[in-house]
This record gives sequence, structure tokens and C-alpha cells, in this order.
Amino acid sequence: MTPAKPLRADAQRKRQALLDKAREMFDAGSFFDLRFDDFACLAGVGVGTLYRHFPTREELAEAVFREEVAALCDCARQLGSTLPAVEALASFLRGFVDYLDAHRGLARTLATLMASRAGTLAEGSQALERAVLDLVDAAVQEGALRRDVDGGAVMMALHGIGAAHDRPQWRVEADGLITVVLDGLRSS
Amino acid sequence: MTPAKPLRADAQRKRQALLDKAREMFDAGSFFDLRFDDFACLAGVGVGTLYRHFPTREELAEAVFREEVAALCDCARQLGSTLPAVEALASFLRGFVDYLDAHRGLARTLATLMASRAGTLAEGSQALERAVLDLVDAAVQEGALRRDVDGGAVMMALHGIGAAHDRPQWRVEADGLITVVLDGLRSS
DNA sequence: TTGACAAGTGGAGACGATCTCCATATTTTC
DNA sequence: GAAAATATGGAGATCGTCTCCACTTGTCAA
Repeated sequence: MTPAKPLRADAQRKRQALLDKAREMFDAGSFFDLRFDDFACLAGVGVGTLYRHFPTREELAEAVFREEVAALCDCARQLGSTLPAVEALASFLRGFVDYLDAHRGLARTLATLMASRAGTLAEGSQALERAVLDLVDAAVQEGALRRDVDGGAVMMALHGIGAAHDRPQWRVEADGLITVVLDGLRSS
Repeated sequence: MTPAKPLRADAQRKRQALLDKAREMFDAGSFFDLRFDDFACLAGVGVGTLYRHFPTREELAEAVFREEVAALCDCARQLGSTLPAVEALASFLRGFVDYLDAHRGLARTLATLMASRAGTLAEGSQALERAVLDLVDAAVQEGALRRDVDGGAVMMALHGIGAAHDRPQWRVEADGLITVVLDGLRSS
């Protein structure tokens, strides 16, 4: 994965500047609205440099996306090793909603990203997927959840919550969906 | 809404040609991959004509989208007046999955459309939303479903099913989510 | 230090898609 | 059937994306 490519000192810095600015736009939800050239300028970098580090907008997006996902995964693992399985799952799902609620722009960006490049993102999001699946599986093992439905359904619900980010009643409906899904998973 | 604008006879025809070709691309899932100029050509129309009828790609998309939605609404109403409320809801949701499954390209197009122009589509999708909400409300009135969660949560689940269109296990997971949501709605 | 080579930079301009504009063609009206 | 109103199409302006390379900066051996 990282065979042997010691990046030169200044290159390292530019790359980070790009990444930082990208994350900023990500959170602001303006990532896809910005001209790519302007973006380079904003990060204090020439267009050429931008394109060398990140050949496409999607590649840049994915780099940021990975970091975002890593944080969520840590959270999931932490919960998994602290609470009983069902509670861990519930906490994680509630936390996910809280997180998106506190970062509306990010929700918007993610929705766009998913729609246009769902395939490309598969690798990056696999870690998150595994974390969620593990939580669900653990709860199933404990006998607390039905066996006939797997974590994929939960992933889909999360997709929906992200995708529907601009519904007026988003928060209420998202909470409702989580409640319904959790109860649905518990029913025989 | 339609104050007074009797379109000239030939204009009517061109407009329809555009709409027909657009629907074709919609179903094929290539709507957003096609150059807009080429699209005009494909429909046997000049670029200028295309732009006069539909100033933006999104406006054209919405016109097609409306038709698509109308069909789904009819289906929902029909079920609502034929079956007991809960069964009507279940049938509709299952039917929705069947429909997307049979029109994968359309699912892809819709997901893209929703992500980029969710706001713009609100008006067009309101009819569908009302239909779903009516089904849910009717079931709640009958006392068959819990009162503390409204149809918005169901809409979100549908969003998720559409948005996650390219998951390998899509069909299974979508069915699972519907099952979970229905059971969750039934639990006290 | 310093010279020489590798690694990285930035932005001018090529490219390609979107969209405008208007001379021309078609329909409608009287 | 001719004048007025309406619609057409496509050449070319516009604007964002991306490439290319003359130049700058960092690295390292002597």
C-alpha cells in the first residue's frame, strides 16, 4: 500500500495544506460548489500541484472521507468494548445522528459523494461498514436481535439518513427511523 | 401555474421528443453521463431548442421525475382503497423495492438527482410523500401502528434504499430494511 | 560551503462541455 | 397570401478542467 515513497519535506506541507482546506470545505458543505482551480488558490497552492497530489476531485474527497470514517470507527469500537451489545449499537446509531446534526454541511457533502462515486468510496467506507456489522453481529450473538436480518439493512437506513439531509424535519425523522429500526430488529 | 401559454403546435412536438428521449436515458441510468449537446442531437433537436424548453439539466430531469412519481402515487392510492391499511402500506413498500429492482438505472438516476438537487425536487416529490404519509396515517388511525413515529421515518428508509442502489446485496438488504421498519412500526 | 541532480512547483494555455444569440424557418392570424 | 408572432438550430462565446514544462526548491555527496 505504501511501498516506498518518502515525500519531500515541502511537498508534505503542501499536501497537508490541501487536505486541511479540503476538510474545511467538506464541513462547510461547499466542497462540490467550488471551482477546483479556486480551491488550489485558496489552499495557497498552484493548480498543477493540486492536480499532482490529487488527480481528481473525488480522490481528494476520498482522502478526507477516510479521516472522517476513521473517527467514527474508533467510536464504534470504543462503544463495542464498553457497553452490552444492543446498547452499544443503539448508542452508536444515536451518536451518528448527533454527529450529522452537528455537521450539516458534512452530511450534504457525503450525500453528493455517495451518489456520484459510491463505487469509488467502497474501499474507504468498508471500515465503517465492518464496524457497524460487528456491532450488529455481536448483538445477534447475544440473542438480543433477530437472526433473519443482517447489518446491511442498518447500513441502508444510515444511507437514508444521510441522503435525506435536507428534509425540514430531518432530526425528528432520523430519530424516528433509528427507533423503528432498533425496535424492528428486536422483534422476533 | 399554467396561466396562459398555448404552445405552438410544432413546439409541442419538439418538447415531447425531448421528454421522451430524456425518459429513455433516465431509465437507462445514463441521464447524467451524457453530454447535454449530444442529448439534444439524439432527440433530433437543436441545442438552442433544448435550452429554451429546459434551461437546465435539472429542469428536464424534474419534468421526467414528475411523471415517474405520478405512477407511484396512483399505485399507492389504489392499494389504499383496496386493502386494510397496514397491508396496503406493506404492499406499497414491497412494490417500491420491486420497482427499483426492475429499473436499476432509474434508481441510479434518482439517487444522483436527489443528492444534487434535493431542494429543487421537493415540489415534485411532495405528491409521493403525501401518498406515503396517507398510507401510514391510515394505519395509525386503525390502531395498527405506533403513534410516536410518523411517516417521515418511512420516507427516510425509502431514501436509503434508493441511495444505496449499488450495494452488492441490495435486494436482500432492501427487503430486510422494509421488514425491520414494518415490524418496528408495529411494536408498541 | 557548494555544486549538481532530483523532486516539486505554478500558471499559461489547450481542451471540452455548456450555454447564448440571432439569421432563418415555420406557424398563426387577419 | 402576406404580415406578425413564434420557434428553430448551430456557430461561436464562455468558463471550468486539466496538461505541460520552464523554473524553483530541497537533498546529498564531496
